[in-house]
Amino acid sequence: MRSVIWWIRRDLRLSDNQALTAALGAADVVIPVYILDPKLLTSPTASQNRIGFMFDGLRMLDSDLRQRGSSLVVRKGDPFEMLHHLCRETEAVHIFAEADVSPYARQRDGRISRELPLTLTPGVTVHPPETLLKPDGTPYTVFTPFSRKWHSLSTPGRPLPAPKKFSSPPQLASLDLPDLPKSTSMSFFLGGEVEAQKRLDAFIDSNIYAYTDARNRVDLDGTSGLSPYLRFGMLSARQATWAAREAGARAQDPASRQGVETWLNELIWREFYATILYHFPEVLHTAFRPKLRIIRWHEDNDGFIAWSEGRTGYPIVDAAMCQLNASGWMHNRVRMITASFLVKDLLIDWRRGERYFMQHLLDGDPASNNGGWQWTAGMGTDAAPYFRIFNPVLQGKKFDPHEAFIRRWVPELSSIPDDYIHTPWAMPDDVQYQTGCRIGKNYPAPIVDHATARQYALVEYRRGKNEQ
DNA sequence: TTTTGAGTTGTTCGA
DNA sequence: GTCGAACAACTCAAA
Repeated sequence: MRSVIWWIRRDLRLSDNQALTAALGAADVVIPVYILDPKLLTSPTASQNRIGFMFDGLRMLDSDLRQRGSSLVVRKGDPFEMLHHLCRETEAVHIFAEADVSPYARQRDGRISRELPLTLTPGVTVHPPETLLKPDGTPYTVFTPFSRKWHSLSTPGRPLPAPKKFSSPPQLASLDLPDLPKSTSMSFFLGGEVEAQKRLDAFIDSNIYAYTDARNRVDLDGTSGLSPYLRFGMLSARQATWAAREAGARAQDPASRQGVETWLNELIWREFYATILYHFPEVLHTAFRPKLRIIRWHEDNDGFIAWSEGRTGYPIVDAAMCQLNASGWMHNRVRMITASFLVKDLLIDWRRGERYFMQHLLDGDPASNNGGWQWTAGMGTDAAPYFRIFNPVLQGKKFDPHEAFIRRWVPELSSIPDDYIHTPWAMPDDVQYQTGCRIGKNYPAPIVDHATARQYALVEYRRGKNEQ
């Protein structure tokens, strides 16, 4: 009996899995393998939350496999050594895996494919990064032309169904995944492909049609909430794209169609940043735009800690950081607001914020996270102009109009009057006493004055721009 | 090769 | 209260 290995990395699903399909086409017996890589588990950007979410996904995958006569083999160690060993143990003749874009993954896979028969298939993105090039063969660095090209490429094939049955694999030792203690008091995200599909179906049934405006409201569940699932491939990019196409076909009016388009665009942004990371791996440690590499960032550890713990004195920033710390997820609008605050108001190096997000986000993806931070810092491809500085008070009023988001995540502010919720420092003393929310005691005074900080950032960015 | 048009997400100021 | 301009030129993509 010929057997091959299906090496699972960030494709924790049976449906629409091109690596799995290739493996099934190549042999009678497919051995599903996940390798816990100590380098990734202990990296400075690792997150216990995210690993816990992934373990949930692996357990679900194992149970899906068991229903089909197979099971997941989990090993821990250096991927090359583990695969080498497994190939001998099982006499597997080939390894199939889904190609990834991060420098670490590409280096690892490059090394392995020189020694072992490894085939990589597409799947992390709908269109593989090496196919999304300008006519002259170089990569796009501006989103809009990139998205035009993305649309012009032939429609991706229909998502593949999950295989019904596997030939039973040999009995192999497998590690039990530890049940990681979840630091999150509220678990919003259950791992696994079934949950991902459920959420996708629900989103496509209703919220997608109002997405254009609702996605910006931090107090509503207007987003798809699919990012953690896309991160680990519990849902494939192609499945998401096809679902959007189907929703587009059902849309009744221009506004609904716009909602679908806007969401599809977000998927294309994900592909854009994956493609950028593939072609420009250096973005993980330095600004994409060399000109702005000379900003003099502030050390300001106190400021950084206040930001990370949600104690800046700006309610929308603090609520967002509390949401991240408690749930492992943050609404996209407040990702921008908190990032802008760290980079422009505190003038703290964007890479510290990038790392903090990676350490907490369930959906923490090196490419998307890096792209977002570089954009906010004005350092990236297609970057925000340096003078675009979010005003945390205006943003709060605009995108949390009923203050529900702030009241939910910053309980200290839950009882103060509407008029002061976005600017609690403006509360008169008697109101502070009446509501039991005394500024500087129960809730921090602002750690910086936004107007002053803004002027300061403008001066520094202008200097950075002009000095070369 | 040169030219031209365009570029995610904002804020402030002054009329 | 509303609206347009300024913020700053610069780089990229494509004709």
